[in-house]
Amino acid sequence: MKYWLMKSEPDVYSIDTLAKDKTTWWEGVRNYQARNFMTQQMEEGDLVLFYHSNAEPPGVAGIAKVSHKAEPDKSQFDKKSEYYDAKATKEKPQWLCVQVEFVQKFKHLVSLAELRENKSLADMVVLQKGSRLSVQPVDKKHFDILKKLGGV
DNA sequence: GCCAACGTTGGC
DNA sequence: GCCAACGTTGGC
Repeated sequence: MKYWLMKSEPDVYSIDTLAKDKTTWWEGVRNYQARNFMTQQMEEGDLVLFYHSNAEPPGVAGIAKVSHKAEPDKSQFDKKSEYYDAKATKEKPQWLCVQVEFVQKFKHLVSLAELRENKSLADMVVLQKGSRLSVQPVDKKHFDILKKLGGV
């Protein structure tokens, strides 16, 4: 089993929305590196740190898990969607995404500032300078520390 | 709202 | 294939 961090803007889709929905397809990723993690490495059962970006404060809000392997992202075919991609066809989809399922919300949101304060987390991708990747791998040791910091 | 860092596009 | 211009991300 592997561990991941996935970013979402809570104004658009928050951990609370996922708690209500139970599951969601992670549509809208339009970055090849992020897509490749989803298509090539993510497996059902992998655990995900749900990260709130562009938030006050930004940070890890809870845990989700991969509940279905990557399938074509429907939003690429939807002309009305901001994620529409004219180059994509049903025969040759450009974008795929996994389905994730709510696991738990942290008792305490672990803010980006807290992550930076914790020296043992310094290697996390999300803390690297200029890191914008919205789907990224996480070490098990870092995942375990995050659970403790989150109070679960 | 600003802007640094990064990814993508397109001219050559 | 290089790289300047442009668009986006995301913290602050």
